[in-house]
Amino acid sequence: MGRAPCCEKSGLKKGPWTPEEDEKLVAYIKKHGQGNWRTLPKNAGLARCGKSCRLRWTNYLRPDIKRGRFSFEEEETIIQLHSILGNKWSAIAARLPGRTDNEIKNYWNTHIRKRLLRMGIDPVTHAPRLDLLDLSALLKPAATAAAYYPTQADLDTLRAFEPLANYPDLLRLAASTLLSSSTSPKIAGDQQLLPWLLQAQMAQQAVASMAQQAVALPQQQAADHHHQFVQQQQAGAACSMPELVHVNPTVQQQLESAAQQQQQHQDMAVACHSMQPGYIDDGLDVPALMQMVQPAADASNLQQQWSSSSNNNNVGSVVSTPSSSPVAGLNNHSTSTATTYGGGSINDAAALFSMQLSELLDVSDYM
DNA sequence: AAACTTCTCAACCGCTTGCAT
DNA sequence: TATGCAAGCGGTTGAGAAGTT
Repeated sequence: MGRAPCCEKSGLKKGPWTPEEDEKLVAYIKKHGQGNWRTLPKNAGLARCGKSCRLRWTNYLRPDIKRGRFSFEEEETIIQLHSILGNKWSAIAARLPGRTDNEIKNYWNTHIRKRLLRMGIDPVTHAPRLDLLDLSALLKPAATAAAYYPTQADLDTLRAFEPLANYPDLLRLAASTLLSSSTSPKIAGDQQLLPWLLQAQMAQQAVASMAQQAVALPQQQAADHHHQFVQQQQAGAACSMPELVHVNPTVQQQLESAAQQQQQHQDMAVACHSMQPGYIDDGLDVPALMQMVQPAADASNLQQQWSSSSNNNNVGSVVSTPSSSPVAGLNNHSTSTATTYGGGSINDAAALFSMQLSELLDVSDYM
């Protein structure tokens, strides 16, 4: 495979294109078509390499290019397609008429990627960041002023969430159910708690990693694994916060509330654990699930809030799949995580929650 | 108003792919 | 099968714009 020599000849111009050059290129292609890019610049009277001409044409001068800001729908489509295709910008661009791969790539890197990070979502995997997910599992034992060691039950709980890995929207919903409560912002906003919060995040990752390994182990080995972990924790890595609870009495209440939510969280885990792949696509009882994870919220109200926030603020959702979306048809052919829920209400709610998640627990600003 | 920082995006670089010979 | 070339792709760069101090 030889490599295309490009712009190696001296005398070929590089850098920004002038209006005159643009004019020459457009005029030539209008008259003769694209033809061979290697010979085009010479024939068109341009001191550019063919590659530079092709790029200028495909990314800027092509008549069917749509200019201006990306619409809300386009943004949603990009996020969904990226969750399926990854950094295949040309493949994404093929499903967004008038947009170039370069433009989409730039927009992703400068806008969407940053926003997903702020929302606590990994822009590569499109899943919630583990370190922000199951905070209540740590808050619960902390509320009893005891050091936290993961028990077999904790690992079982984490195991129960394993199937959710296939359904990132549900994961987001689970995470944000915890964090959308009125307790979390106060906890996160309390500067005194930040060191503990960071410790908790590290412990959380350790537990998650532990659980991941345990899932793959036979029962007895998993028990040994857990025992080993407890020993490590006892050796000095334990995470507790009894003093901080005393410092701020309101936190005690918040922690108790979080512990209650942990129960709801587990209930949902049990429900989701029993789901078989395809179940969701075949007709998940969304209202029932919504009620289970967020009893205080009614789904229609959430949807209304979401519609209103997306219209007024143009904040993007994480996912939402209208049946007419350009991604329709892709889901069945990939191992990806994009999931269609028919009406889309659960997606909307997840997006709403996800926005709250970022506001509630973005500790990166303090690091 | 000036200096500095951050953001945006057009363009480039270098690699891979696909095709012809 | 090996080689050369053109086209395409994704990552990166850097100049200019916008924002901040």
